[in-house]
Amino acid sequence: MLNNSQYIEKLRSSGLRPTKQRLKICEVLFNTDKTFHFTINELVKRISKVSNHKISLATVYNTVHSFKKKGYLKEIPINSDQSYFDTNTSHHHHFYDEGQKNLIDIDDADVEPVKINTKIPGKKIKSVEVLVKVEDDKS
Amino acid sequence: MLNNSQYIEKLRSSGLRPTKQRLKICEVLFNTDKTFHFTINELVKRISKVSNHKISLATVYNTVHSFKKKGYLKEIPINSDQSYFDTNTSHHHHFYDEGQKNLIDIDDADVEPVKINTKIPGKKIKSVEVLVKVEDDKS
DNA sequence: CAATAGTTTAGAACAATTATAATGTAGAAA
DNA sequence: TTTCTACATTATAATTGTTCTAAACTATTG
Repeated sequence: MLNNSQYIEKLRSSGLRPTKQRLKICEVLFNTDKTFHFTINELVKRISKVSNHKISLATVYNTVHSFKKKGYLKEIPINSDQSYFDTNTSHHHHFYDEGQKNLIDIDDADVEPVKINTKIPGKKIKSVEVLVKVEDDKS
Repeated sequence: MLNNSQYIEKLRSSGLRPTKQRLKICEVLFNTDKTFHFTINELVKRISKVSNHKISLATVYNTVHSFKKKGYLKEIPINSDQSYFDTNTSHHHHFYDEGQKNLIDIDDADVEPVKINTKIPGKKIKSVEVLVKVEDDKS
């Protein structure tokens, strides 16, 4: 929930020029109380809902990727045909309902820390992500 | 490690007609000591290495999907542009090296059971998958 | 300002996957 | 067996998500 000049500062401080397009995308992504998940397509729709000037699809892709690289977004690995992103960059996990293609946060406190008792020589762990697939409970 | 007539039986018993193509794919996927991971592209290459008759790409997709539906294969959710499949259908998790696009099994015994202390009303858990991303250890 | 390096853009290109519609085939019935 | 039919396979077209390209634009620096 920052204002425009704060986004300008945020972008500049991470080495990204604060362009109109990036600021608009910041607004759409971060000017809200709750974090949320989105696909590129959904983001494009949200943008066009808030603004008359449409942002080129390529720019949306570019921006999402640079925001991800800067750590403003996380990508969630879901077995699917499209990429899912999360504005919640804190450590947490997900439920995924394949039927409804619906993604829900699992508060980190609700998952016991995942302990991995093995390692790969020369590699270090970068992230541990738990995906809990759910389905209708017909019992 | 079954022989041809055992694959015929296996397919038939799950309601799939044992066609030449499906049997060839069974051979490539299951006639080995070790389980392994593959993409459709890699599977196509393996097939052409073992056989002169090439199987249409569409058939490979169809077959992999029906094998997955029957539980002979698992799909591994990796944030990527292509689908990864696993001939190891037992419960286990994965390391993924994004740099090398390399996928490695984590023996189930090497992961403490993941405990989820929350649930979604009306839904039940279908699977819990842990993806451990790794990177070069430059320390 | 002027220079320039980074950005945006429309559209082409691409890669993975799915759809289509014609042809082929396994299994059952006659 | 031969015939029938539903299921499978096939080549190819179509679709979808994403990346590339190269020209136009713009934020920043000097």
